Amino acid sequence: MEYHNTSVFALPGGFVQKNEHLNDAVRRGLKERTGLDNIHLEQFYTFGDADRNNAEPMRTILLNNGLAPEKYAWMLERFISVAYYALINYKDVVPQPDALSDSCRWYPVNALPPLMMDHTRIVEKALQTLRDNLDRKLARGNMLPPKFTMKELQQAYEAILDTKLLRTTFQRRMLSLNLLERHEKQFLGGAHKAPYLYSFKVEK
Amino acid sequence: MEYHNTSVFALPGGFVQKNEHLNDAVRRGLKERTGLDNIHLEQFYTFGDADRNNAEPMRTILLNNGLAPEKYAWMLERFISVAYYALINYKDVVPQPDALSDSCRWYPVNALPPLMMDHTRIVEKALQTLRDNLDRKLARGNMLPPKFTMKELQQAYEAILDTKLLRTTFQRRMLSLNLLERHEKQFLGGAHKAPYLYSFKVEK
DNA sequence: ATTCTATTGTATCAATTCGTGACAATAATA
DNA sequence: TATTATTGTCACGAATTGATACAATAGAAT
Repeated sequence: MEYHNTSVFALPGGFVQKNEHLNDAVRRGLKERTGLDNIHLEQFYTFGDADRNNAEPMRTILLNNGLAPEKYAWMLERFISVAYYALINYKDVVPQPDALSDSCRWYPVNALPPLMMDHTRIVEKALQTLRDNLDRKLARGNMLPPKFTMKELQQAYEAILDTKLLRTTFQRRMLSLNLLERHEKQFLGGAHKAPYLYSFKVEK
Repeated sequence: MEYHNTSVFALPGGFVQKNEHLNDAVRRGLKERTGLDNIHLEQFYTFGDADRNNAEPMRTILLNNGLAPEKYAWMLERFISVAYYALINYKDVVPQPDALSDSCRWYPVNALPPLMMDHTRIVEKALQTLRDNLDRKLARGNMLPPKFTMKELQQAYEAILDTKLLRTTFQRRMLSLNLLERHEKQFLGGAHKAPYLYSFKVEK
């Protein structure tokens, strides 16, 4: 997200209301920004350094939006951020900017603009968390369509882990994990054998 | 911890001051309760359901401590808990109760008293987190002395995972992980071959 | 000193898993 | 009908793991 009339970029976020479930607040934010509902959100870390909030950028943002910093003093105070990620297919979503921002859009994780505060560290921590024990996490994510081919699954792994994987070994491993259900074949490729479709089994 | 004149048990915790680093607040709490310093603390989850705070037990605690609930209204409000665990040897520590509590002591994890709020769930989540990728975590913990035998290491694993492990396989696996440094033998056992002492290599 | 006993460090071997290459079975196209 | 690219699976050696065996102790008991 880029704030109005600034070149300050930030991860989308929001505040938790006084009597709101933390998880509800996160779902609310996701819904407002993306329209998405019923997405598995994974909480990965809570960032609470006292000096991570710098009042200056926030004051600039308020001023550039015609808001008096005195009236919104609470926004300049120190706050703690509980961070979540979700796995979705970015092609399914056009994120919407909020009242304070010009744009809200997708960036490749290796080509992020400079982010305010400790938001770059937040992205790093998210990636690191995601890469541990990916097997179980992809199943809960919404990155793949309900039914997908083995190749699509492998590409998801490769994108997240940023490595190439061996086709046969990958296939064998995935099948042996016993997480996948095999369905009908998918006939819409090219001049070659049609792949099976798979889905994740429902959680036990 | 058991609060004065109640039979309300809780995990030890505290509040983060307005301009205090979150991690500092946790270290402060640990220090007050145990005297321990320089302990690796692992943040594992942030609990933020709006209904997890029940004002009643808190009011009772205040009343039984001769404190007027009106004066401490903020303690009755909803709050969010960022939870941490540490791996230490409980024999090294006699925990100290705070002003509000009668006792603060160790309980076997499978024989906990009934805990207030969602504290039982917090314990479960801590255990679950700890059990994932234990290898790297034990090295950062303070559960074992600086030098320990292979048997002690295995007992630590077995205690945490709550399973029996095969001695020879365990030893081979530990050595192949390349995390241990071998030192002199420990001569103070019984009528049998003396075991080597090991320590964790310093982090790369 | 000598024998005995329990524990420890390795070796061994089978069972299992993994990396790698090969190959037959397709779908669409030419 | 031949061609082409991709897919599912097999096959085989390499590496890892489970399980058993055994020699090397350190101290205690004779």
